[in-house]
Amino acid sequence: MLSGMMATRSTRQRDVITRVLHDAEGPLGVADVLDRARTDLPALGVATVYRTLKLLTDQGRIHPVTLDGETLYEASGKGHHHHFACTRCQRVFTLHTCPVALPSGTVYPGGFIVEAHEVTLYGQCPACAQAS
Amino acid sequence: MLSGMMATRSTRQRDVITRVLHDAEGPLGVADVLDRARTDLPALGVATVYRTLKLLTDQGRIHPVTLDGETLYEASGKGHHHHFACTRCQRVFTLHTCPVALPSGTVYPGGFIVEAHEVTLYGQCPACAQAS
DNA sequence: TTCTTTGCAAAAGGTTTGCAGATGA
DNA sequence: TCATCTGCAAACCTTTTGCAAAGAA
Repeated sequence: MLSGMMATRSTRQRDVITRVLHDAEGPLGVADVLDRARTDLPALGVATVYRTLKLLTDQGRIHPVTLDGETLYEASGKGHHHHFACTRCQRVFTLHTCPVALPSGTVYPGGFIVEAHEVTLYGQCPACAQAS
Repeated sequence: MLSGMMATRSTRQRDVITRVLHDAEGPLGVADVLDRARTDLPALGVATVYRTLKLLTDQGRIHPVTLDGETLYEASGKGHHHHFACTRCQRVFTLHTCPVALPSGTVYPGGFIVEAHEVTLYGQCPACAQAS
């Protein structure tokens, strides 16, 4: 056998991890994924979480988001969006409107050719704003 | 002696590291800082770089920027700005124009009160664009 | 059955800490 | 002088990898 082709099997671990990310209200870190997935799979190992996160990322089904130095993962296919990090409760929310108009190909001052952009807003989420 | 007060000395290591960050064209990672500083201080140790970076951060003289999962540091006091990460050469540049109009206090759709924002653009830097 | 995936434990990679000697004030 | 700072090495923590057993097809 010469080919590098290999099958990708469906397993309980992968299904659970995928569901955990889809059900999340925002991006999750490795520890969050592990905790939530262990509700269904108590024996789940960290290595499997890392391997699955990498697999799903390579397949484009999820993607990493770096926030405050931590790498979080969220399900893909939710369209173009950004994040709002609450400075009070620390939760991360998904925003569905975009505050910048920078289509791919835009030439930014200085001669930088923009292919993509990321925006993160910081402040008080609705709940914290009301509580204060 | 009861107080937690303690002196902070000026040392060659701190001076060099501070200068390296001020002279940089954009935020630098720990390895970058170490490499550049070793031009002047060949025996500089990693631990000193980490300790100094932490010290300068606590003093507000520099601040961390997280980009693609890596923590970079840049001198403070350069005013409001954002970053451009080149997808070809991986270098990070500082942008002096801001693509969003979100003054502190702005209420974003959904009821989010914006206090600050971060924008990172990805694409080809001038040098890489010309080379391609 | 056969080849992939998992869990465990060891290995790696990066950051922090303890300590004795060097150094700034 | 003497408390702070530095370099080294050990300790830590997080992520990756090797391997034998478990599991999907």
